[in-house]
Amino acid sequence: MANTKKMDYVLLGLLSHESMTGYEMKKRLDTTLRFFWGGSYGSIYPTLNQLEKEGKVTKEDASSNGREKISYSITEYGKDSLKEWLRKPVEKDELRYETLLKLFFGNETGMEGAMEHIERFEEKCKSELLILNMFAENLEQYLEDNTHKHYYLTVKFGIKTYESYLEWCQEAKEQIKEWEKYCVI
Amino acid sequence: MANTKKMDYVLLGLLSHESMTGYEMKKRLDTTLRFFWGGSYGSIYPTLNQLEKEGKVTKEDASSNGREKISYSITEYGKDSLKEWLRKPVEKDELRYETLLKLFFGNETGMEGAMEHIERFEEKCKSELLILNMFAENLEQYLEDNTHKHYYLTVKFGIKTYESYLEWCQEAKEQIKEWEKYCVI
DNA sequence: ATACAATATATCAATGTGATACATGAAGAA
DNA sequence: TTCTTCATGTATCACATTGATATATTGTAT
Repeated sequence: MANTKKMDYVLLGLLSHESMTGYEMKKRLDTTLRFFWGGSYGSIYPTLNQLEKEGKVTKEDASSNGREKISYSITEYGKDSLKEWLRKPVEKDELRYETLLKLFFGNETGMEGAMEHIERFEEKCKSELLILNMFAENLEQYLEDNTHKHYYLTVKFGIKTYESYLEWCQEAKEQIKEWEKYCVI
Repeated sequence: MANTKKMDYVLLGLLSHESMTGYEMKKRLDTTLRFFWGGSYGSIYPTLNQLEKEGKVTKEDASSNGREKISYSITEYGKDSLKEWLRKPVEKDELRYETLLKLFFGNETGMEGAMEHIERFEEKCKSELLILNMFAENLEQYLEDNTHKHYYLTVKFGIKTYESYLEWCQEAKEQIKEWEKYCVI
């Protein structure tokens, strides 16, 4: 497959909303997008340089005082490239949950180990859900803006899934207690 | 962080259930584990060689006729290493959904684009759910086996989440229709 | 004053992916 | 019989990405 590199489109997507620095892009990935996508400096900065060479973004020196700062903007060609990708069908949706991996192999450490992992997972879900609900409430005030509509739909996705994770945690914990009643190891 | 390499433990985990070839491990990743973890030949074979050097697995030539075949088994040291990892808290649970990425940046292609991606996602979820429900039904017959209990919990996780994805698809589609009623672009 | 956090760019080893190459056996079709 | 196709099986490589780290300046709180 030609050009399966996703970071290109992540950065072009961010720049299609507004011009910003690499550092700001990283922050977006760590806050707004973090529920469904990640990214590290090690791929952001090299990708930005490559996108500039390809003419998809332009650099502008935005240093103030002594602080080095490069503001990136998307070009028309960059927008075309982004739109082309957006219209293509999704190649891969991937879940990588170490919690489930440890649960699956947990036979080695018994059900108490499984229980601990589920409980830690539960706590994490609760705190993520709090954040997502705040995001949703906030966004509901600005839904006239089309960008916010798309954002809102992804936040709703996050809320739905974290709620179902919590349900699963309850059921899994009950199931384990049930098993332990009848089978003392 | 020392040794954050996950593939080590994935392979040790598989071998803790039973001895098998690298090819079979890949199949497990593509069937049983595929809802929450992946892996490619490019990391399986080199990792197996490394694990052998470390004394965590042993190779055994299992060629039949002219067919080359290497059967791997876990050693006691390998089991200890696996158990140690299993007891450690989870480092990262990660979702990487291209669908949500395209939805988030979908402002560039309008709501019809978003709608298409959601519908494709919906179809995929339905077919995954069918498979998972079959897995669950099958597993319910063998729940006395402890390994199957752990497997069952992960399948239940998959069912819960895919069901919630389908609910979200419905709600998102309705939301988009609602928006389109009042705002003709 | 001084420490600490935030802003900002950049690189690198290690890890993992996706594609591909290669070879054999088994099953079925022509 | 021969041919094709599929499943089994091992292995490697270019490329994408992560996580850690280096470097330097500004802003904030003690």
